[in-house]
Amino acid sequence: MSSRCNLPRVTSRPLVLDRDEIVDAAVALLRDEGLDAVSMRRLAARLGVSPIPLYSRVGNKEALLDRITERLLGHAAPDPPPAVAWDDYAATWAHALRRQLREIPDTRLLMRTRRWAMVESTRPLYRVLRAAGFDDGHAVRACRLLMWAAVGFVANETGVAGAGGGGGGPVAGGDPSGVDQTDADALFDLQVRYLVEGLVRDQAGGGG
Amino acid sequence: MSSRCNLPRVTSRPLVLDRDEIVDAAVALLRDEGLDAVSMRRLAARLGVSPIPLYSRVGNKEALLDRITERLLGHAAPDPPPAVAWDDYAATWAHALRRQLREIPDTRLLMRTRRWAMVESTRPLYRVLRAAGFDDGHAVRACRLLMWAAVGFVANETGVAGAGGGGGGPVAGGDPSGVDQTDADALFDLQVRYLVEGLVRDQAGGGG
DNA sequence: ACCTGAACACCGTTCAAGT
DNA sequence: ACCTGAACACCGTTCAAGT
Repeated sequence: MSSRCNLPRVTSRPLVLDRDEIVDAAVALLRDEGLDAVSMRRLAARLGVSPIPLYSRVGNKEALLDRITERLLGHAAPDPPPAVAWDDYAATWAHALRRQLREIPDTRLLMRTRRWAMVESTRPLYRVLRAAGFDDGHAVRACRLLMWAAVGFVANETGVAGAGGGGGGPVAGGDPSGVDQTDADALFDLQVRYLVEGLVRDQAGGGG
Repeated sequence: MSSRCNLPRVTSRPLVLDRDEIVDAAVALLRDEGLDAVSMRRLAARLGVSPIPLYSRVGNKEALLDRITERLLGHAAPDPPPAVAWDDYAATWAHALRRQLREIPDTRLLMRTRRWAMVESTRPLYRVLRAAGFDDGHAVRACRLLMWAAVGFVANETGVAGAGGGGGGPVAGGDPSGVDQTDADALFDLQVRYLVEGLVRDQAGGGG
């Protein structure tokens, strides 16, 4: 900005490693070898450095996992449409959110999705609802309802990534009718429809 | 069973430590010091033994966590009522499930709740629905809907147990309206009502 | 048979150096 | 300033002993 020199500076930065590259590598490691393989040491080795730079760039393993989740969710909010019925858009938004959440390769990462992801990806829905006449409180409520439903649904439909087995003793029961892809899709669609229909009725009934 | 000797056997068992006691101690450790403190070594130390007996009794850390979750959920299915309207019972059941899930001290444990917890605690609801005229498919669907909604909701309303901080960089946003207890209760109630109302309408509309 | 000490192969994190 | 080797205090898990 304030530099007037346009000659290429030969800064010889000590490392060609900024935070985004670290998170990139972490996501790659996650995809390649699973969440349990994502350790500070392994990530450092993969980047050809000691663990120290990771700590100075991202702070912490906890922070690293937050950045990974952030990256996987993407800032890509579903999409701001020109003029749709709010209830149609609500359903579309919920399905888009589910699609996005399913990209996360390990359910455990979903658990660090709550607050800030809410704020970020909820915005277009919030705006549509406000434009449709919802007051702030009801719009926030509707966003939470749909957001939490999607997170809960994905958390439950996705298999546990951690190795598996379960070991120990007899696990009882047997849930013979496994939920396949089609079942899950239909069930999510049903859930969203129920919620949106409820919102429609409440809005018609007075609140809004 | 087949032994005819009723004299007290002086078996001198090598250890007074069965699997339930181990899980008891693990739950206590979890409550006292949090999930991150639940390690095989620490648990063994707390029990005054080497880690080996834990491995022979519960098999694995993964298995230990499953047993802990199992214990915390309890087999206590909400309650089988004499004669209620199925929709009232469905709401009651969902609230009871939420109450039970909230007892789990760490959200991460919720993620190992899915399949078998489903089978176990869903049964009374399933029976009531069948008695009310739902066929198997619709009853299972309704159970899943409410179960998943509850899990998702609790996963989101409960704070992350892991230390916190989040470290790293600026986390953007700010979600000014924090969800307090009353908000969460009202929101869950709303969600359950929407879902149950949806089920009611679908049943009336033909399916059942 | 069932326990223990000791070990293996890892962790997250931080130190005193090095350049 | 920013990196590294080395260390600290842990892990999960399993081994060859012990009784």
